[in-house]
Amino acid sequence: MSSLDSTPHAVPDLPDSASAAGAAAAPGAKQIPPAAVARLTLYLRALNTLLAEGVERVSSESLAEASGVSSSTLRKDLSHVGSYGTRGVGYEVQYLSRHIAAALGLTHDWKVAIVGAGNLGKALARYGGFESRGFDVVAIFDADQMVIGNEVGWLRVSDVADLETVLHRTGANMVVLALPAAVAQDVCDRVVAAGVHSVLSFAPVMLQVPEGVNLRKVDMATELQILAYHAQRAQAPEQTA
Amino acid sequence: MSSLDSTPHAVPDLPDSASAAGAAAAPGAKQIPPAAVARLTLYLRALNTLLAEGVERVSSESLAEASGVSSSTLRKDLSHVGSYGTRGVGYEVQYLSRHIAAALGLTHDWKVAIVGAGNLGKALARYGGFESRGFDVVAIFDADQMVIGNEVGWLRVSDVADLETVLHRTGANMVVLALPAAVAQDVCDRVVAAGVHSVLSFAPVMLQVPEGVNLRKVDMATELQILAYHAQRAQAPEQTA
DNA sequence: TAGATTGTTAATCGATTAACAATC
DNA sequence: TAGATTGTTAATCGATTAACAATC
Repeated sequence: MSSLDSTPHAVPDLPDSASAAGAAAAPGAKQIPPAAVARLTLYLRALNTLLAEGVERVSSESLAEASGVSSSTLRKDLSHVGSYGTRGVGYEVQYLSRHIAAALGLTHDWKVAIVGAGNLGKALARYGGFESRGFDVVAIFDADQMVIGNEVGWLRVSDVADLETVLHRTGANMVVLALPAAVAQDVCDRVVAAGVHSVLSFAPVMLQVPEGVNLRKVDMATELQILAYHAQRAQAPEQTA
Repeated sequence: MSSLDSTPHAVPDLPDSASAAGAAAAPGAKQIPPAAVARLTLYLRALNTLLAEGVERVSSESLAEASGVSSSTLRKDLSHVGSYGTRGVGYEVQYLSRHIAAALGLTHDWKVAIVGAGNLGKALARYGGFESRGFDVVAIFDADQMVIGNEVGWLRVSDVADLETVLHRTGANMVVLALPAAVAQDVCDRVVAAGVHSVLSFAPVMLQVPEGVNLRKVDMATELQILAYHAQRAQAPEQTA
């Protein structure tokens, strides 16, 4: 009941046609608009589901439907990645999947460390969706002596005091912050100082990071608040007049 | 180590000046652009932090900085809510906080049920950030007989077979799906049929919902994939010529 | 009054959509 | 060839920013 993931397919290896993948990941590659990047992950998920079902070919129309976007948006997004379809025919599922994965940088070795072994940290550490998409969880930290040393999934909880040492030893290049807001900035500073440039934070605070550090935030209460706004709007007309 | 929340202040009561709050939540109130709604939650968080620190007044400039946006964007966003500042002076923290909360619909009674008592479901059920922002977790469900009846926070895990009954009895008006992708659509359909119109899903699948149902999605692996894209771009120039 | 800061306007920018020429 | 579907263009739409008049 705890795994959120149904797509059995992991991040595929590089495409057999070397040229295209090289182009997608090359430094000179034009950048993809943020909104398109977010949707490319949806297409990738849908493609990998199709792959698992044995589907070999798909049209922009049906891939768009499976991803919840318009076919126009889908084709526009794919045009940022390259030109991997066949007019009159559609896209080869595996081929397109590999090229999107390459464009997103998923052919790298991503090693993720989680800071905070509370409920959320543990949930993330055990979450199958990371491993299955090519993200290796290599360490988990906590500050609580009662928690340090405990088993979480395949890992043992490290002391956050050893953060720098363990990050280096494990080669972690991404960090997920699943800790109280009060200590998030402090830990974030140390993570950045230790040379990690990609941080995903679940702490409900504005973190300051230096230029060149990629920070993304997920705030679960915020999501409920946004839902509340729409729900209230939907209900209002019934309640009055 | 498990709480993510540092803002001690809950959703405030309605403003003492009745007119404004009424206007904000009124059916005729013009709708707020989606991007602005998302940011309003940030402002609210920042304001409540200021409130806890005893700060009484704030300028658009410093509230914007605390929220990580430009003051131009902030003032534009606030203009959708109303006109609650004083030129030459700034905003009264508590007053503005209450009006934003009202505009977001946070003065409603939001009762949240969580489906899935795996790691993530348990983490969410115990997550202090919900309660502190006015969301009451009233039920948690699972399908596993080994898990049903277990204590999670203040609650006991209910059998998902009793979903409809328990949703009605508890008066839940929001549901969080923290369950495997394979069963998400089925449970979602039942939730919607039971009359719940606001759903937050952590399952990595495209859910189909009828018109009028508010669905939001959080996919944690997606967030890492987006980070990967930016990290790869940042690294690429170093790696080649 | 003079200084400060809001609320709003107009200009810029980016994202989405519709339509269709290219081409399998 | 005829039918189908991509990749791209141009038009629309929405979001962000800069600037400033209103006003405390």
